[in-house]
Amino acid sequence: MTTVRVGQHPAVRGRTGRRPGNPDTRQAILDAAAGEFARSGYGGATMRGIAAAAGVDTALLHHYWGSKNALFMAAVQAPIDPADIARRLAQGEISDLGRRLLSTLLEQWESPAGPALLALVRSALGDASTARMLREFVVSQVVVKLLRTYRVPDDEAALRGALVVSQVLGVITARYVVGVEPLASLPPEAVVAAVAPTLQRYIDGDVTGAGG
Amino acid sequence: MTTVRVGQHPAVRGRTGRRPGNPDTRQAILDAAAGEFARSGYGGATMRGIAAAAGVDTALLHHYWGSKNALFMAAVQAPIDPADIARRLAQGEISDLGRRLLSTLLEQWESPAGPALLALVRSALGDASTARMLREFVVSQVVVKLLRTYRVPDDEAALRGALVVSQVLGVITARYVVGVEPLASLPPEAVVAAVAPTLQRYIDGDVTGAGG
DNA sequence: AGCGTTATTCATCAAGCGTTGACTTCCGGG
DNA sequence: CCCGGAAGTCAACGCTTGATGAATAACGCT
Repeated sequence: MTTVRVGQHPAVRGRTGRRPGNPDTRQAILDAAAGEFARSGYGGATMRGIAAAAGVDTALLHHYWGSKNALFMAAVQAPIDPADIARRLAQGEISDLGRRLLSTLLEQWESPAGPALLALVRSALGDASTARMLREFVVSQVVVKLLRTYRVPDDEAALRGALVVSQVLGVITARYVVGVEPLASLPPEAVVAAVAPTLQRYIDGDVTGAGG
Repeated sequence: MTTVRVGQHPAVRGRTGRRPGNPDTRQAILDAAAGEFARSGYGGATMRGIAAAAGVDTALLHHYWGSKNALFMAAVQAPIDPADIARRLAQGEISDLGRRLLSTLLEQWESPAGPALLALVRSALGDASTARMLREFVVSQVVVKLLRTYRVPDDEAALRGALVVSQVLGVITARYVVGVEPLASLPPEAVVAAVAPTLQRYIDGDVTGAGG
């Protein structure tokens, strides 16, 4: 245990100060943060753990982002644009919306944005207040826009939307959060083939169980 | 701020020692624990918070159960018997299994065991290793038994089981964890009516999307 | 060469966590 | 009536967490 003392000769002490070479450290920290938040959720991940995974000191994270919350936002918000998603989903026939919805979603999860999305969902599922925030965000940014685009009657819309959310959330949770096999290892097309009909029925099929 | 000193007269100090009357404290703590664990997950809930919710001192929880983990187990494990669930599900035709499965599950969640289940699920979804434990437990205790009862071929069984899990997990998550309306406020029968056909298709219908 | 800016680390803080042991009060059986 | 054990509280411990401020090293510019 070589305790370092203040005032010792610089060459003897552990390396401090700026690191030589180009600084890609910032992105490295964001990636590490997304990974840690994805594995343990917001509460479970620690600044020290993220810093260690990125090979830096904890204080550097505060130097860049100021707080754990800000770092979480930065790591998670960066690669996602819900407005763009909603716009892409709104192009095409409603009879094909189920397939497009699931396909687009899986595409996002398989992309580099995947860990960030997992971090977001895992954190939301672990805490009640975070869950409410995410729910309101998704509903207002995506669901409402889609419903207006396709002019779904308001009284049915809420139930159909909730049912769609239930199956989508289920696939995401089973495949990415919990890791239920073989769903977790299946190619996206196979998942779409199996689940899209369910979504389509929730969107424009019978939903009362009595031939409505 | 009346700081209490050791050696002061007993009548002046805050009440300590055993509480008069009948001791229903133990169950009160278990209920409070289930509630806190349900709201914040295992990591998010604190012994101090649980103790406060039950109106007791933190040390009393340790006096009874010894550790946070043991208390969690006691609060969560108490009202659940997965073997019994599996047995009840195995009685009846396979053509009705989807409806029975969902109906039984919702019944459990609406019962007094609900908070404990929510505590379990919320904790599992928030942390990767806990999720793996719960997944393996459910699969081995319930899924495998059901599959054997109805002699589903092994190659299809895994996929069909995973799809069922995805929709069931989705309904549970949307209704109880996230609270998506109107799904969260719907009477159980309405949920069953809307979702059971999906489960039944996953169990014995076409799942390849191409007429298999 | 020198200087301001930025990147990076070190040492440390206050707060909150689970846990512990000593203590006090009440109940039930001899 | 007394005494052992159960119920309950208090104060403190050691540890981890997020955060801070000073110190140091490398860069870009002039």
